[in-house]
Amino acid sequence: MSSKNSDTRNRILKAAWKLLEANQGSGVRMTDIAKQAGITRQALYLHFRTRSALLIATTRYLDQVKGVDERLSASRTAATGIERLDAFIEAWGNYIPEIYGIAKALLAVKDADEAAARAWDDRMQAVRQGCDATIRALSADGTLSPDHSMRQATDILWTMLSVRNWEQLTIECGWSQEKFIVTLKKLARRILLQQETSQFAR
Amino acid sequence: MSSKNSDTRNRILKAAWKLLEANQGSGVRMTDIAKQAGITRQALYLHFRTRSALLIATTRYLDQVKGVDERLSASRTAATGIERLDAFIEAWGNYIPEIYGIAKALLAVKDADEAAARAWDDRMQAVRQGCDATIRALSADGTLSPDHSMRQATDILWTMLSVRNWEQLTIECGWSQEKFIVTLKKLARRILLQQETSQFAR
DNA sequence: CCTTCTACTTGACATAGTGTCAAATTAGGG
DNA sequence: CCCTAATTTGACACTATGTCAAGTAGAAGG
Repeated sequence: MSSKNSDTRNRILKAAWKLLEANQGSGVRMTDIAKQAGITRQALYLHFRTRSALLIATTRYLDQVKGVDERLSASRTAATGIERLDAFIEAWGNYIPEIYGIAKALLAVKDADEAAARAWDDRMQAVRQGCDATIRALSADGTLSPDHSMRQATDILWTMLSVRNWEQLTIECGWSQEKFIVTLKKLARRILLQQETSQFAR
Repeated sequence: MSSKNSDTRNRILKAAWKLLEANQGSGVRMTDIAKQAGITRQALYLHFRTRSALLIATTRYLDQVKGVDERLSASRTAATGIERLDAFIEAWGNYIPEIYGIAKALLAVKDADEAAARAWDDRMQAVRQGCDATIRALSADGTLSPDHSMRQATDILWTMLSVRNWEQLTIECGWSQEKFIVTLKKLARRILLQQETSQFAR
């Protein structure tokens, strides 16, 4: 378990990572990953049972190397709910482009592969929990808009911060990463925060 | 061109439509479509060069049968920009579930197939034009928020109304179609319209 | 009635990619 | 020097798309 794990397995994961990143998650075959890792295609199956399993492992590997959990939970130290909202959007929003390649690959197999679907949904549930915690903080501060239930506010924030939305706004609409973050912060505030004039607006 | 087009070709398109709808766009093979249409798999290729071409044709067929263009442009008759915004969200938002199966299938091949990507983007550009026209109407009325350029407002509305967002909110979050429409109308107003208290909110 | 054309069928085959298996090989540790 | 674990090699199964050639059925038309 020691030499097997730490050596070849990691080389494979790094190879997969590199290729998925370079190709934005599409068109990366087992053969390519094997070649990149310096082993034969068949040897991949000594470490991962299926391509999906490899993709899932790569996701976990990246998450671990990049320390998502720490980065996402950093927003917990914010003093106010509003600061927490900003911090969370910044943390997750800036993480998306770093994992876009593998995310795209995982999303592509999600529909056909139950395990991949579960792995993806797991990661997204983690993000959702971050959203939920943020909404709770806003609610605790009394700054959450009364227009939304907490559940609904979480659904909305979670959807605003989806990988697909990031993809559409940056890649399709041409927004810079900077613009994405700044604008999503503004939009989230506008949608989620209580507005001073709620008595007129309604 | 007459008997070929109107008869078998349409049967194929209807078969594809039915299966894609029933299976939510995933796991529908050429064999399945052929069987459903009552012909052999090979005969499909007498009418469509590739699976992608068939998917694209099915999309156009559905769009035509369901009259998207008319439904989307119906919002043009609205008296005010705000009414137009509501009408557009209602028209497109209620169209999405009707085409979800084929949309999902097209999105799945989009990354690997240039033609499919173009076909999808074409359809989405049509939606974008609807968004753009709506934003123009708001701007003309002077009700568009000064916080956004028209370009940016269009980007935002277009992204809010993406098929992926509909998918996430209804299928993942469990929103009813009714709730989706109602809530998106509210969110769009809140984000896009000038707010009475913009002098304080800023 | 016989041809002819067209759409379709039948069966075989190519290709690409994933996943499997068995036997051979290599490298390192005891 | 032997053992063991990891890897290689080469072959094969499977699925799905796409292609091709020869055959057939049926309608149109002389």
